[in-house]
Amino acid sequence: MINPVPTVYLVDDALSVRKGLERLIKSVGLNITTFASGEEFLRHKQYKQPSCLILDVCLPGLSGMELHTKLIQENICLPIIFITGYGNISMSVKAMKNGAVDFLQKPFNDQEIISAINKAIDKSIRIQQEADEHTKIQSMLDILTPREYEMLRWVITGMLNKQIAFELNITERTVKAHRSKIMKKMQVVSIVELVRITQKCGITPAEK
Amino acid sequence: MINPVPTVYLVDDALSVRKGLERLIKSVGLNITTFASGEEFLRHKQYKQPSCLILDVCLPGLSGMELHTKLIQENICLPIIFITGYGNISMSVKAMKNGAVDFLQKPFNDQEIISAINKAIDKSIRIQQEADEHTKIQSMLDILTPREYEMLRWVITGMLNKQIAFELNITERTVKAHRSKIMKKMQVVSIVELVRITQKCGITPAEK
DNA sequence: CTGTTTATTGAACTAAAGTACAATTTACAC
DNA sequence: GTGTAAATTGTACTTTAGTTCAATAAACAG
Repeated sequence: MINPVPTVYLVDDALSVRKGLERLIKSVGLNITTFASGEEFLRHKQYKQPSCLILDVCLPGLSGMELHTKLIQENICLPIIFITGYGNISMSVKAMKNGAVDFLQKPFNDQEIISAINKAIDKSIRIQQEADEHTKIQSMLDILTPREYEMLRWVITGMLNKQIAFELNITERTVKAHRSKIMKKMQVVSIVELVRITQKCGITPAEK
Repeated sequence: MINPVPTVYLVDDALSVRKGLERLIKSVGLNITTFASGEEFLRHKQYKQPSCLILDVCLPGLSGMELHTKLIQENICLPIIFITGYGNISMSVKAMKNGAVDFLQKPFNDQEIISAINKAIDKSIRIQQEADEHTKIQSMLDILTPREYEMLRWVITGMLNKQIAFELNITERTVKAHRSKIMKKMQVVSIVELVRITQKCGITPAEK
């Protein structure tokens, strides 16, 4: 599907908050799924994209902050907006340090939360695009043999084939053979493209 | 000088705070320069590197937040730690969104502020290193003629010389001539290095 | 007007990269 | 053992990049 409608996940134990935000968020044309606890949200497991999470700090059981930490540990990149009735500064600072998009105190006005949601959704889209690209590159890297991967790291040093051959004590012909396979497997036609995609995946050039 | 002692700048209108932090910061071997107001700090103008700024939110005249905004506008990248006696959540969130390293409430213990300072100084060092590199690359870019700069953007597309020549309706020979000058002026010997340094300065490949 | 810089191009050349035929050896799975 | 994948190498070739001699034309400064 092209440009799916963004989804807002909301975790808050107060029914009134869930109902109020549900109405507001639907009114601006977004999907919303609500949960009464962190545990309930974690059971859900299916996160649509793009999406974001509005999270009450004070929850019975798993707290909002704990849930945030858990999502970070499990590498689930879901932009988070905290909302709270009884928050304090150190809590908000901690949340922001952990990468929260915003931290709002109840009661907040519609403008504030909508603005935060838009920012969070934008972030979600960017993260997703980057993840997609990363996945695509990784799938090509995965079909490289260990030797080819090593050779890739030599190729992106910018050294001449003969220099690489000397470093590895093999012939220039062999370097060329590997290089050719690497270019095919990585689906690029120029060394420039190869450098670009390796940069994106944090592949470092080999060192003597 | 190699590895100069980091400097902590402190802006707080309370003499007791200035004295207390001065003693603490000196005790861990760092330099400290104190100011009683934002205006006084701005008059100083000479920021040593690496350094960071501890800033009281509530100041007579220019507030801490306003000073932060001013520094951002003037592109002065000084990692900031806010301290405050009477802060609120929205203030702390705003500060963190603006890139503050930390936001501490008085009274804070020595451990907290020292930890924040260390983080800020680390950030300062990283920023400085990146800025140095950026400056060095920029000085080489500056000696490129407009045409050479344009040609550079074509070269880093990864296209063949003949293709670039066709795009610009010039001969392959001319592309080679420019390319050669570009490599000399940019002080690189391989296209790989050229791609790397242009990436660092956000130079985008040309488009048809 | 004159000198300089810049952009352009040419011819001939060297060097490097890449390709199209291969073959050999090793390791490993079934 | 046999087949397969991987790593290595060879020869000969084409293509591309880069260099070394240039020269020409336009723009611009003093």
